[in-house]
Amino acid sequence: MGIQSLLRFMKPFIEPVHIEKYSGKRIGIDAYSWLHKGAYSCSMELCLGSRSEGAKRFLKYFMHHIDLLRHYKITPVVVFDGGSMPCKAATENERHRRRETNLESAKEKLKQGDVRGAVELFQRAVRITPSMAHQLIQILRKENVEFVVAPYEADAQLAYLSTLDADKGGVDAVITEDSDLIAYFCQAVIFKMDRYGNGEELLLDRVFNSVSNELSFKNFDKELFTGMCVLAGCDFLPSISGIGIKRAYSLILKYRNLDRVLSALKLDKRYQIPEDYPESFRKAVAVFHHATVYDAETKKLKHMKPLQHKDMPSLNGDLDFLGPELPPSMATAIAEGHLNPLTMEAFDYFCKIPSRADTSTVDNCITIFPAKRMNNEDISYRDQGSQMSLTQESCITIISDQQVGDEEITVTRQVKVDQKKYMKEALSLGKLIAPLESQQQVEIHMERSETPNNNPFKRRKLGDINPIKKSSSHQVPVLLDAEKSVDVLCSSSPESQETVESKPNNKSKAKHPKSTKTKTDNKNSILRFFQPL
DNA sequence: CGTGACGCCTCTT
DNA sequence: GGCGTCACG
Repeated sequence: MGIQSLLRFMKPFIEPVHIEKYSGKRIGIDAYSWLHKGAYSCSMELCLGSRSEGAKRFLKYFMHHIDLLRHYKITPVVVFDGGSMPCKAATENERHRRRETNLESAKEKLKQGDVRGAVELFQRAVRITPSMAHQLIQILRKENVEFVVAPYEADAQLAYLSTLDADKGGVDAVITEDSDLIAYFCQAVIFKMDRYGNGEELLLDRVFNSVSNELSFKNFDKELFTGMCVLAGCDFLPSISGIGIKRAYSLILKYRNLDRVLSALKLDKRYQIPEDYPESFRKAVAVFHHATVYDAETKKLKHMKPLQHKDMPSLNGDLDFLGPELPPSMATAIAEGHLNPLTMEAFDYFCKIPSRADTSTVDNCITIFPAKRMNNEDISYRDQGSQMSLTQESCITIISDQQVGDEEITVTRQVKVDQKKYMKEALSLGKLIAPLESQQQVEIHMERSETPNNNPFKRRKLGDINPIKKSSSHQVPVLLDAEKSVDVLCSSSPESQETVESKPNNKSKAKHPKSTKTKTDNKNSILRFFQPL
Protein backbone atom coordinates (compact mmCIF):
# COMPACT_ATOMS: atom_id res chain seq x y z
CA MET A 1 0.00 0.00 0.00
CA GLY A 2 2.66 2.48 0.97
CA ILE A 3 1.23 5.95 1.41
CA GLN A 4 -2.20 6.21 -0.13
CA SER A 5 -2.09 8.06 -3.46
CA LEU A 6 1.19 9.74 -2.54
CA LEU A 7 2.87 8.89 -5.82
CA ARG A 8 0.07 10.38 -7.87
CA PHE A 9 0.11 13.43 -5.63
CA MET A 10 3.84 13.85 -6.17
CA LYS A 11 3.53 13.53 -9.92
CA PRO A 12 4.43 17.20 -10.57
CA PHE A 13 7.85 16.59 -9.07
CA ILE A 14 8.52 13.29 -10.79
CA GLU A 15 10.66 13.26 -13.90
CA PRO A 16 11.67 10.50 -16.29
CA VAL A 17 15.19 9.24 -15.78
CA HIS A 18 17.54 6.64 -17.12
CA ILE A 19 19.75 4.85 -14.64
CA GLU A 20 22.79 5.76 -16.67
CA LYS A 21 22.55 9.03 -14.78
CA TYR A 22 23.87 7.10 -11.79
CA SER A 23 26.81 5.58 -13.59
CA GLY A 24 29.72 5.17 -11.20
CA LYS A 25 27.40 5.50 -8.23
CA ARG A 26 25.70 3.13 -5.85
CA ILE A 27 22.00 2.36 -5.95
CA GLY A 28 19.97 0.63 -3.27
CA ILE A 29 17.37 -1.87 -4.44
CA ASP A 30 14.20 -2.85 -2.71
CA ALA A 31 14.47 -6.59 -3.29
CA TYR A 32 10.79 -7.16 -2.72
CA SER A 33 9.66 -5.19 -5.76
CA TRP A 34 11.80 -7.13 -8.21
CA LEU A 35 11.13 -10.43 -6.49
CA HIS A 36 7.44 -9.79 -6.68
CA LYS A 37 7.48 -8.87 -10.36
CA GLY A 38 9.73 -11.77 -11.18
CA ALA A 39 7.48 -14.17 -9.32
CA TYR A 40 4.74 -13.54 -11.85
CA SER A 41 6.57 -15.49 -14.48
CA CYS A 42 6.46 -18.61 -12.33
CA SER A 43 3.62 -18.07 -9.91
CA MET A 44 2.11 -21.51 -10.35
CA GLU A 45 5.39 -23.29 -9.83
CA LEU A 46 6.07 -21.25 -6.70
CA CYS A 47 2.60 -21.81 -5.28
CA LEU A 48 2.80 -25.54 -5.80
CA GLY A 49 6.24 -25.76 -4.31
CA SER A 50 7.82 -26.97 -7.51
CA ARG A 51 11.58 -26.95 -7.63
CA SER A 52 11.88 -27.18 -11.37
CA GLU A 53 13.87 -24.81 -13.51
CA GLY A 54 10.65 -22.97 -14.22
CA ALA A 55 10.27 -22.19 -10.55
CA LYS A 56 13.51 -20.24 -10.70
CA ARG A 57 12.55 -17.75 -13.37
CA PHE A 58 12.14 -15.09 -10.73
CA LEU A 59 15.87 -15.35 -10.08
CA LYS A 60 16.63 -14.87 -13.74
CA TYR A 61 14.40 -11.81 -13.81
CA PHE A 62 16.13 -10.33 -10.80
CA MET A 63 19.64 -10.96 -12.02
CA HIS A 64 18.88 -9.47 -15.40
CA HIS A 65 18.11 -6.20 -13.68
CA ILE A 66 21.25 -6.48 -11.58
CA ASP A 67 23.26 -7.01 -14.75
CA LEU A 68 21.60 -3.99 -16.30
CA LEU A 69 22.82 -1.81 -13.45
CA ARG A 70 26.28 -3.26 -13.56
CA HIS A 71 26.41 -2.68 -17.28
CA TYR A 72 26.05 1.01 -16.56
CA LYS A 73 28.81 0.76 -13.96
CA ILE A 74 26.35 1.13 -11.12
CA THR A 75 26.99 -0.73 -7.89
CA PRO A 76 23.75 -2.36 -6.77
CA VAL A 77 23.06 -2.85 -3.08
CA VAL A 78 20.14 -5.21 -2.59
CA VAL A 79 18.06 -4.77 0.54
CA PHE A 80 15.65 -7.42 1.79
CA ASP A 81 12.76 -7.11 4.20
CA GLY A 82 13.35 -8.54 7.63
CA GLY A 83 10.93 -9.10 10.48
CA SER A 84 7.47 -7.67 10.26
CA MET A 85 6.45 -4.73 12.35
CA PRO A 86 3.86 -5.41 15.04
CA CYS A 87 1.69 -2.50 13.94
CA LYS A 88 1.61 -3.83 10.41
CA ALA A 89 0.06 -7.13 11.43
CA ALA A 90 -3.48 -6.09 10.51
CA THR A 91 -2.52 -5.20 6.95
CA GLU A 92 -0.58 -8.39 6.55
CA ASN A 93 -3.25 -10.68 7.94
CA GLU A 94 -5.68 -9.28 5.42
CA ARG A 95 -3.29 -9.93 2.54
CA HIS A 96 -2.56 -13.41 3.79
CA ARG A 97 -6.25 -14.29 3.90
CA ARG A 98 -6.82 -13.14 0.34
CA ARG A 99 -3.85 -15.09 -0.90
CA GLU A 100 -5.02 -18.23 0.83
CA THR A 101 -8.48 -18.09 -0.74
CA ASN A 102 -6.95 -17.41 -4.14
CA LEU A 103 -4.66 -20.38 -3.66
CA GLU A 104 -7.56 -22.66 -2.79
CA SER A 105 -9.59 -21.68 -5.83
CA ALA A 106 -6.49 -21.92 -8.02
CA LYS A 107 -5.99 -25.52 -6.97
CA GLU A 108 -9.65 -26.20 -7.63
CA LYS A 109 -9.39 -24.82 -11.15
CA LEU A 110 -6.32 -26.92 -11.73
CA LYS A 111 -8.19 -30.05 -10.65
CA GLN A 112 -10.92 -29.19 -13.10
CA GLY A 113 -8.32 -28.92 -15.81
CA ASP A 114 -8.65 -25.19 -16.23
CA VAL A 115 -4.95 -24.33 -16.38
CA ARG A 116 -5.45 -20.85 -17.73
CA GLY A 117 -7.89 -19.91 -15.00
CA ALA A 118 -5.65 -21.52 -12.42
CA VAL A 119 -2.60 -19.51 -13.46
CA GLU A 120 -4.59 -16.32 -13.12
CA LEU A 121 -5.48 -17.20 -9.55
CA PHE A 122 -1.99 -18.41 -8.73
CA GLN A 123 -0.71 -15.01 -9.76
CA ARG A 124 -2.89 -13.46 -7.08
CA ALA A 125 -1.73 -16.02 -4.56
CA VAL A 126 2.03 -15.68 -4.92
CA ARG A 127 3.90 -14.34 -2.03
CA ILE A 128 7.58 -13.77 -1.54
CA THR A 129 8.90 -16.24 0.98
CA PRO A 130 12.10 -16.07 3.01
CA SER A 131 13.20 -19.14 1.10
CA MET A 132 12.94 -17.27 -2.20
CA ALA A 133 14.89 -14.40 -0.74
CA HIS A 134 17.50 -16.81 0.45
CA GLN A 135 17.81 -18.49 -2.93
CA LEU A 136 18.50 -15.06 -4.35
CA ILE A 137 21.00 -14.26 -1.61
CA GLN A 138 23.03 -17.30 -2.52
CA ILE A 139 23.31 -16.04 -6.07
CA LEU A 140 24.13 -12.52 -4.95
CA ARG A 141 26.93 -13.89 -2.82
CA LYS A 142 28.32 -15.81 -5.72
CA GLU A 143 28.08 -12.79 -7.98
CA ASN A 144 29.65 -10.52 -5.38
CA VAL A 145 26.59 -8.31 -5.24
CA GLU A 146 26.27 -6.36 -2.01
CA PHE A 147 23.16 -7.10 -0.02
CA VAL A 148 21.75 -6.67 3.43
CA VAL A 149 18.68 -8.07 5.15
CA ALA A 150 17.00 -5.28 7.07
CA PRO A 151 16.09 -6.07 10.66
CA TYR A 152 12.55 -4.91 9.89
CA GLU A 153 11.45 -2.71 7.02
CA ALA A 154 13.60 -2.70 3.91
CA ASP A 155 12.32 0.79 3.17
CA ALA A 156 13.77 2.11 6.40
CA GLN A 157 17.09 0.40 5.74
CA LEU A 158 17.21 1.84 2.23
CA ALA A 159 16.41 5.34 3.45
CA TYR A 160 19.15 4.94 6.06
CA LEU A 161 21.66 3.84 3.43
CA SER A 162 20.78 6.89 1.37
CA THR A 163 21.98 9.08 4.25
CA LEU A 164 25.41 7.46 4.36
CA ASP A 165 28.48 8.25 2.31
CA ALA A 166 29.39 5.75 -0.36
CA ASP A 167 32.54 4.68 1.48
CA LYS A 168 30.39 3.72 4.45
CA GLY A 169 28.05 1.63 2.40
CA GLY A 170 25.71 4.45 1.47
CA VAL A 171 23.75 4.72 -1.75
CA ASP A 172 23.00 7.63 -4.06
CA ALA A 173 19.49 6.54 -4.98
CA VAL A 174 16.98 3.79 -4.36
CA ILE A 175 15.02 1.72 -6.84
CA THR A 176 11.63 0.63 -5.56
CA GLU A 177 7.92 0.57 -6.30
CA ASP A 178 6.92 1.59 -2.82
CA SER A 179 6.01 5.17 -1.97
CA ASP A 180 7.02 4.56 1.65
CA LEU A 181 10.56 5.48 0.65
CA ILE A 182 9.39 9.07 0.28
CA ALA A 183 7.84 9.03 3.73
CA TYR A 184 11.15 7.74 5.10
CA PHE A 185 12.62 10.86 3.53
CA CYS A 186 14.83 9.12 1.02
CA GLN A 187 16.45 11.85 -1.04
CA ALA A 188 16.45 10.15 -4.44
CA VAL A 189 14.01 7.44 -5.45
CA ILE A 190 13.52 5.77 -8.81
CA PHE A 191 10.11 4.21 -9.42
CA LYS A 192 8.87 1.93 -12.16
CA MET A 193 12.23 1.07 -13.61
CA ASP A 194 11.78 -1.10 -16.68
CA ARG A 195 14.14 -3.69 -18.08
CA TYR A 196 16.02 -1.10 -20.08
CA GLY A 197 16.73 1.16 -17.15
CA ASN A 198 14.05 3.78 -17.75
CA GLY A 199 12.24 4.93 -14.67
CA GLU A 200 10.64 7.85 -12.88
CA GLU A 201 12.74 9.83 -10.50
CA LEU A 202 11.69 11.74 -7.43
CA LEU A 203 14.25 13.98 -5.75
CA LEU A 204 13.28 15.50 -2.42
CA ASP A 205 15.40 18.54 -3.24
CA ARG A 206 13.12 19.16 -6.17
CA VAL A 207 10.06 18.68 -3.97
CA PHE A 208 11.13 21.16 -1.32
CA ASN A 209 12.60 23.80 -3.56
CA SER A 210 10.23 24.13 -6.48
CA VAL A 211 6.65 25.19 -6.83
CA SER A 212 4.20 23.50 -9.11
CA ASN A 213 0.63 24.62 -9.67
CA GLU A 214 -0.58 25.39 -6.18
CA LEU A 215 1.49 22.57 -4.78
CA SER A 216 4.43 23.70 -2.72
CA PHE A 217 6.40 22.13 0.08
CA LYS A 218 8.69 25.10 0.51
CA ASN A 219 7.72 25.68 4.10
CA PHE A 220 7.43 22.02 5.00
CA ASP A 221 10.00 20.33 7.14
CA LYS A 222 10.58 16.63 7.60
CA GLU A 223 8.19 16.44 10.53
CA LEU A 224 5.33 18.06 8.67
CA PHE A 225 5.96 16.02 5.57
CA THR A 226 5.80 12.66 7.32
CA GLY A 227 2.83 13.94 9.26
CA MET A 228 1.06 14.51 5.97
CA CYS A 229 2.00 10.99 4.80
CA VAL A 230 0.65 9.35 7.96
CA LEU A 231 -2.57 11.39 7.80
CA ALA A 232 -3.11 10.16 4.26
CA GLY A 233 -2.90 6.60 5.49
CA CYS A 234 0.09 4.28 5.73
CA ASP A 235 0.74 0.62 6.48
CA PHE A 236 1.10 1.34 10.17
CA LEU A 237 -2.07 3.35 10.54
CA PRO A 238 -5.12 3.62 8.28
CA SER A 239 -6.29 7.13 7.63
CA ILE A 240 -9.32 8.70 9.23
CA SER A 241 -12.29 8.03 7.03
CA GLY A 242 -12.74 10.93 4.68
CA ILE A 243 -9.13 12.07 4.81
CA GLY A 244 -6.88 11.42 1.87
CA ILE A 245 -3.65 12.89 0.63
CA LYS A 246 -5.14 16.19 -0.48
CA ARG A 247 -6.94 16.98 2.75
CA ALA A 248 -3.85 15.85 4.64
CA TYR A 249 -1.76 18.31 2.66
CA SER A 250 -4.24 21.13 3.26
CA LEU A 251 -4.38 20.45 7.00
CA ILE A 252 -0.62 20.52 7.33
CA LEU A 253 -0.41 23.64 5.19
CA LYS A 254 -3.03 25.36 7.32
CA TYR A 255 -1.85 24.50 10.83
CA ARG A 256 1.89 23.95 10.29
CA ASN A 257 2.06 21.88 13.41
CA LEU A 258 1.09 18.26 13.98
CA ASP A 259 -0.49 18.77 17.38
CA ARG A 260 -2.64 21.57 16.07
CA VAL A 261 -3.77 19.40 13.18
CA LEU A 262 -4.75 16.64 15.58
CA SER A 263 -6.79 18.93 17.80
CA ALA A 264 -8.42 20.59 14.82
CA LEU A 265 -9.48 17.17 13.59
CA LYS A 266 -10.85 16.29 16.98
CA LEU A 267 -13.09 19.34 16.97
CA ASP A 268 -14.29 18.82 13.41
CA LYS A 269 -17.63 17.04 13.56
CA ARG A 270 -17.30 15.74 10.01
CA TYR A 271 -14.72 13.23 11.08
CA GLN A 272 -14.81 10.43 13.56
CA ILE A 273 -11.48 10.12 15.25
CA PRO A 274 -10.75 6.91 17.13
CA GLU A 275 -9.81 7.44 20.76
CA ASP A 276 -6.26 6.20 20.30
CA TYR A 277 -5.63 7.92 16.98
CA PRO A 278 -3.36 10.69 18.29
CA GLU A 279 -1.09 8.18 20.02
CA SER A 280 -0.99 5.83 17.03
CA PHE A 281 -0.35 8.81 14.83
CA ARG A 282 2.62 9.89 16.91
CA LYS A 283 4.02 6.39 16.85
CA ALA A 284 3.62 6.06 13.09
CA VAL A 285 5.42 9.35 12.54
CA ALA A 286 8.14 8.15 14.89
CA VAL A 287 8.64 4.95 12.89
CA PHE A 288 9.36 6.97 9.76
CA HIS A 289 11.93 9.02 11.65
CA HIS A 290 13.49 6.57 14.05
CA ALA A 291 12.98 3.11 12.52
CA THR A 292 15.33 0.35 13.60
CA VAL A 293 17.99 -0.34 11.00
CA TYR A 294 21.19 -2.32 10.73
CA ASP A 295 24.47 -0.48 10.87
CA ALA A 296 27.04 -2.50 8.93
CA GLU A 297 29.92 -0.52 10.34
CA THR A 298 29.30 -1.33 13.99
CA LYS A 299 27.41 -4.53 13.13
CA LYS A 300 24.62 -3.47 15.43
CA LEU A 301 21.06 -2.31 15.23
CA LYS A 302 20.41 1.36 15.64
CA HIS A 303 17.67 3.88 15.16
CA MET A 304 17.73 5.76 11.91
CA LYS A 305 17.76 8.88 14.04
CA PRO A 306 18.31 8.59 17.78
CA LEU A 307 15.10 8.82 19.77
CA GLN A 308 15.15 10.65 23.06
CA HIS A 309 12.80 9.64 25.81
CA LYS A 310 11.58 13.19 26.07
CA ASP A 311 10.47 12.99 22.44
CA MET A 312 7.69 10.63 23.42
CA PRO A 313 7.15 10.65 27.18
CA SER A 314 3.95 8.64 26.90
CA LEU A 315 5.91 5.59 25.90
CA ASN A 316 7.83 5.25 29.16
CA GLY A 317 10.83 4.19 27.17
CA ASP A 318 9.07 1.38 25.39
CA LEU A 319 10.44 1.57 21.88
CA ASP A 320 9.39 -1.88 20.73
CA PHE A 321 6.97 -0.40 18.24
CA LEU A 322 10.01 0.69 16.22
CA GLY A 323 10.96 -2.95 15.96
CA PRO A 324 12.25 -4.79 19.01
CA GLU A 325 15.94 -4.78 19.75
CA LEU A 326 18.05 -7.77 18.85
CA PRO A 327 21.43 -8.83 20.18
CA PRO A 328 24.20 -7.84 17.76
CA SER A 329 25.10 -11.42 16.91
CA MET A 330 21.56 -12.12 15.80
CA ALA A 331 21.22 -8.80 14.00
CA THR A 332 24.35 -9.57 12.03
CA ALA A 333 23.27 -13.11 11.27
CA ILE A 334 20.01 -11.72 9.91
CA ALA A 335 21.65 -8.89 7.98
CA GLU A 336 24.07 -11.26 6.30
CA GLY A 337 21.37 -13.67 5.31
CA HIS A 338 22.07 -16.56 7.66
CA LEU A 339 19.03 -16.33 9.87
CA ASN A 340 15.42 -16.25 8.79
CA PRO A 341 14.29 -12.92 10.24
CA LEU A 342 10.74 -14.12 10.75
CA THR A 343 11.39 -17.42 12.49
CA MET A 344 14.91 -16.72 13.72
CA GLU A 345 15.88 -20.10 12.38
CA ALA A 346 18.96 -20.73 10.34
CA PHE A 347 18.17 -21.15 6.69
CA ASP A 348 17.82 -24.63 5.37
CA TYR A 349 20.41 -24.54 2.70
CA PHE A 350 18.82 -27.45 0.92
CA CYS A 351 15.64 -25.49 0.49
CA LYS A 352 13.54 -28.39 1.66
CA ILE A 353 11.26 -28.81 4.63
CA PRO A 354 11.70 -25.94 7.02
CA SER A 355 13.98 -27.21 9.69
CA ARG A 356 14.32 -26.42 13.32
CA ALA A 357 17.38 -24.34 13.62
CA ASP A 358 19.76 -24.81 16.43
CA THR A 359 22.79 -22.79 15.85
CA SER A 360 24.03 -20.32 13.43
CA THR A 361 27.03 -18.29 12.78
CA VAL A 362 28.40 -15.60 10.58
CA ASP A 363 31.54 -14.81 8.71
CA ASN A 364 34.29 -17.08 9.85
CA CYS A 365 31.96 -19.08 11.97
CA ILE A 366 30.35 -22.27 10.99
CA THR A 367 26.64 -22.70 10.69
CA ILE A 368 25.08 -25.75 12.20
CA PHE A 369 21.51 -26.78 11.84
CA PRO A 370 19.45 -29.85 11.26
CA ALA A 371 18.17 -30.05 7.77
CA LYS A 372 16.08 -32.80 6.38
CA ARG A 373 17.72 -34.09 3.31
CA MET A 374 15.48 -35.50 0.68
CA ASN A 375 15.96 -37.56 -2.42
CA ASN A 376 19.53 -38.07 -1.43
CA GLU A 377 20.51 -35.05 -3.39
CA ASP A 378 24.00 -33.82 -3.35
CA ILE A 379 24.78 -30.51 -1.84
CA SER A 380 24.58 -27.98 -4.55
CA TYR A 381 25.69 -24.68 -3.29
CA ARG A 382 28.73 -22.95 -2.10
CA ASP A 383 29.10 -20.05 0.19
CA GLN A 384 31.60 -17.81 1.82
CA GLY A 385 32.71 -19.05 5.15
CA SER A 386 31.51 -22.46 6.12
CA GLN A 387 28.21 -24.09 6.63
CA MET A 388 27.16 -27.33 8.12
CA SER A 389 23.92 -29.11 8.12
CA LEU A 390 22.58 -32.14 9.84
CA THR A 391 21.04 -34.48 7.37
CA GLN A 392 18.28 -36.96 7.88
CA GLU A 393 20.88 -39.63 7.72
CA SER A 394 22.46 -38.24 10.85
CA CYS A 395 25.35 -36.66 9.11
CA ILE A 396 26.71 -33.22 9.40
CA THR A 397 27.85 -31.95 6.08
CA ILE A 398 30.56 -29.38 6.14
CA ILE A 399 31.29 -27.13 3.25
CA SER A 400 33.96 -24.56 3.53
CA ASP A 401 36.02 -22.35 1.32
CA GLN A 402 39.64 -22.28 2.18
CA GLN A 403 42.47 -20.17 0.97
CA VAL A 404 45.63 -22.15 0.32
CA GLY A 405 48.33 -19.94 -1.04
CA ASP A 406 46.83 -18.25 -4.03
CA GLU A 407 44.30 -20.95 -4.50
CA GLU A 408 40.77 -21.05 -3.24
CA ILE A 409 39.47 -24.50 -2.61
CA THR A 410 36.21 -26.00 -1.59
CA VAL A 411 36.15 -28.58 1.11
CA THR A 412 33.33 -31.00 1.62
CA ARG A 413 33.11 -33.66 4.28
CA GLN A 414 30.55 -35.50 6.31
CA VAL A 415 30.61 -36.31 9.97
CA LYS A 416 28.23 -38.82 11.47
CA VAL A 417 26.45 -37.82 14.63
CA ASP A 418 23.40 -38.86 16.52
CA GLN A 419 20.70 -36.54 15.39
CA LYS A 420 18.34 -36.77 18.34
CA LYS A 421 21.11 -36.29 20.79
CA TYR A 422 22.45 -33.44 18.76
CA MET A 423 19.10 -31.73 18.50
CA LYS A 424 18.52 -31.98 22.21
CA GLU A 425 21.93 -30.66 22.93
CA ALA A 426 21.71 -27.82 20.49
CA LEU A 427 18.25 -26.84 21.59
CA SER A 428 19.30 -26.69 25.19
CA LEU A 429 22.14 -24.47 24.14
CA GLY A 430 19.87 -22.18 22.25
CA LYS A 431 21.23 -20.46 19.24
CA LEU A 432 24.93 -20.43 19.58
CA ILE A 433 27.78 -19.10 17.63
CA ALA A 434 31.06 -20.87 17.42
CA PRO A 435 33.88 -18.77 16.09
CA LEU A 436 36.51 -20.72 14.27
CA GLU A 437 39.52 -20.35 16.43
CA SER A 438 40.71 -23.89 16.56
CA GLN A 439 43.54 -25.22 14.56
CA GLN A 440 42.83 -28.77 13.70
CA GLN A 441 44.70 -30.48 11.01
CA VAL A 442 42.55 -32.51 8.75
CA GLU A 443 43.27 -34.10 5.48
CA ILE A 444 40.48 -33.48 3.09
CA HIS A 445 39.97 -33.44 -0.58
CA MET A 446 39.82 -30.12 -2.28
CA GLU A 447 38.68 -28.55 -5.46
CA ARG A 448 39.65 -25.44 -7.27
CA SER A 449 36.96 -22.84 -7.47
CA GLU A 450 36.31 -20.86 -10.57
CA THR A 451 36.47 -17.17 -10.10
CA PRO A 452 33.02 -15.66 -10.43
CA ASN A 453 32.27 -14.15 -13.78
CA ASN A 454 30.68 -10.79 -13.38
CA ASN A 455 30.26 -9.91 -16.99
CA PRO A 456 26.97 -7.99 -16.99
CA PHE A 457 25.60 -9.33 -20.18
CA LYS A 458 26.94 -12.80 -20.01
CA ARG A 459 24.06 -15.22 -20.03
CA ARG A 460 24.01 -17.45 -17.04
CA LYS A 461 22.44 -20.80 -17.00
CA LEU A 462 20.14 -20.94 -14.04
CA GLY A 463 20.95 -24.53 -13.38
CA ASP A 464 24.44 -23.33 -12.84
CA ILE A 465 23.81 -20.76 -10.23
CA ASN A 466 25.04 -22.54 -7.20
CA PRO A 467 27.09 -25.61 -7.78
CA ILE A 468 30.39 -26.31 -6.22
CA LYS A 469 32.62 -26.01 -9.19
CA LYS A 470 34.08 -29.22 -10.30
CA SER A 471 37.58 -29.27 -11.54
CA SER A 472 40.71 -31.14 -10.78
CA SER A 473 40.79 -32.46 -7.27
CA HIS A 474 43.73 -33.58 -5.31
CA GLN A 475 44.63 -34.39 -1.76
CA VAL A 476 46.33 -31.79 0.34
CA PRO A 477 46.48 -31.43 4.08
CA VAL A 478 44.70 -28.24 5.12
CA LEU A 479 43.87 -26.63 8.37
CA LEU A 480 40.17 -27.04 8.68
CA ASP A 481 38.86 -24.73 11.30
CA ALA A 482 35.33 -25.97 11.19
CA GLU A 483 36.49 -29.26 12.56
CA LYS A 484 36.92 -27.91 16.04
CA SER A 485 33.40 -26.72 16.39
CA VAL A 486 32.10 -30.00 15.15
CA ASP A 487 33.92 -31.72 17.91
CA VAL A 488 32.62 -29.32 20.48
CA LEU A 489 29.13 -30.25 19.54
CA CYS A 490 29.66 -33.89 18.88
CA SER A 491 31.65 -34.60 22.00
CA SER A 492 28.73 -33.61 24.12
CA SER A 493 26.86 -36.49 22.61
CA PRO A 494 28.27 -39.85 23.63
CA GLU A 495 26.59 -41.64 20.76
CA SER A 496 28.03 -39.41 18.14
CA GLN A 497 30.57 -40.85 15.85
CA GLU A 498 33.51 -38.97 14.65
CA THR A 499 33.90 -40.70 11.40
CA VAL A 500 35.06 -38.31 8.81
CA GLU A 501 34.72 -39.13 5.22
CA SER A 502 35.04 -37.24 2.04
CA LYS A 503 32.03 -36.60 -0.06
CA PRO A 504 31.94 -36.09 -3.78
CA ASN A 505 31.09 -32.51 -4.56
CA ASN A 506 27.99 -31.49 -6.31
CA LYS A 507 26.65 -33.74 -8.98
CA SER A 508 29.98 -34.91 -10.17
CA LYS A 509 30.17 -38.60 -9.77
CA ALA A 510 33.95 -38.48 -9.76
CA LYS A 511 35.64 -40.61 -7.17
CA HIS A 512 37.42 -38.65 -4.55
CA PRO A 513 39.97 -40.06 -2.22
CA LYS A 514 38.88 -40.63 1.34
CA SER A 515 40.07 -38.05 3.71
CA THR A 516 41.53 -38.74 7.06
CA LYS A 517 41.45 -36.73 10.18
CA THR A 518 44.20 -35.78 12.52
CA LYS A 519 43.15 -34.56 15.90
CA THR A 520 44.88 -31.78 17.71
CA ASP A 521 44.11 -29.78 20.81
CA ASN A 522 41.45 -27.14 20.76
CA LYS A 523 42.33 -24.73 23.45
CA ASN A 524 40.88 -21.70 21.80
CA SER A 525 37.41 -23.01 21.76
CA ILE A 526 34.89 -20.26 22.28
CA LEU A 527 31.19 -20.64 22.19
CA ARG A 528 29.24 -17.46 22.12
CA PHE A 529 25.56 -17.52 22.92
CA PHE A 530 22.93 -15.15 21.85
CA GLN A 531 22.25 -12.97 24.82
CA PRO A 532 18.72 -13.03 26.09
CA LEU A 533 17.11 -9.62 25.83
C1' DC B 1 -14.12 18.14 -5.73
C1' DG B 2 -11.94 14.31 -2.86
C1' DT B 3 -12.44 9.79 -1.00
C1' DG B 4 -12.75 5.00 -1.02
C1' DA B 5 -14.09 0.69 -2.97
C1' DC B 6 -13.40 -2.32 -6.87
C1' DG B 7 -11.08 -4.68 -10.47
C1' DC B 8 -6.96 -5.24 -13.15
C1' DC B 9 -1.80 -5.45 -13.72
C1' DT B 10 3.28 -6.43 -12.73
C1' DC B 11 6.42 -11.62 -16.32
C1' DT B 12 7.49 -14.12 -20.82
C1' DT B 13 7.77 -15.05 -26.28
C1' DG C 1 2.75 -2.80 -4.25
C1' DG C 2 0.41 0.63 -8.14
C1' DC C 3 -3.15 2.21 -11.47
C1' DG C 4 -7.58 3.68 -13.42
C1' DT C 5 -12.55 3.92 -12.90
C1' DC C 6 -16.60 5.24 -10.86
C1' DA C 7 -20.31 6.01 -7.28
C1' DC C 8 -20.89 8.62 -3.32
C1' DG C 9 -21.06 12.66 -0.12
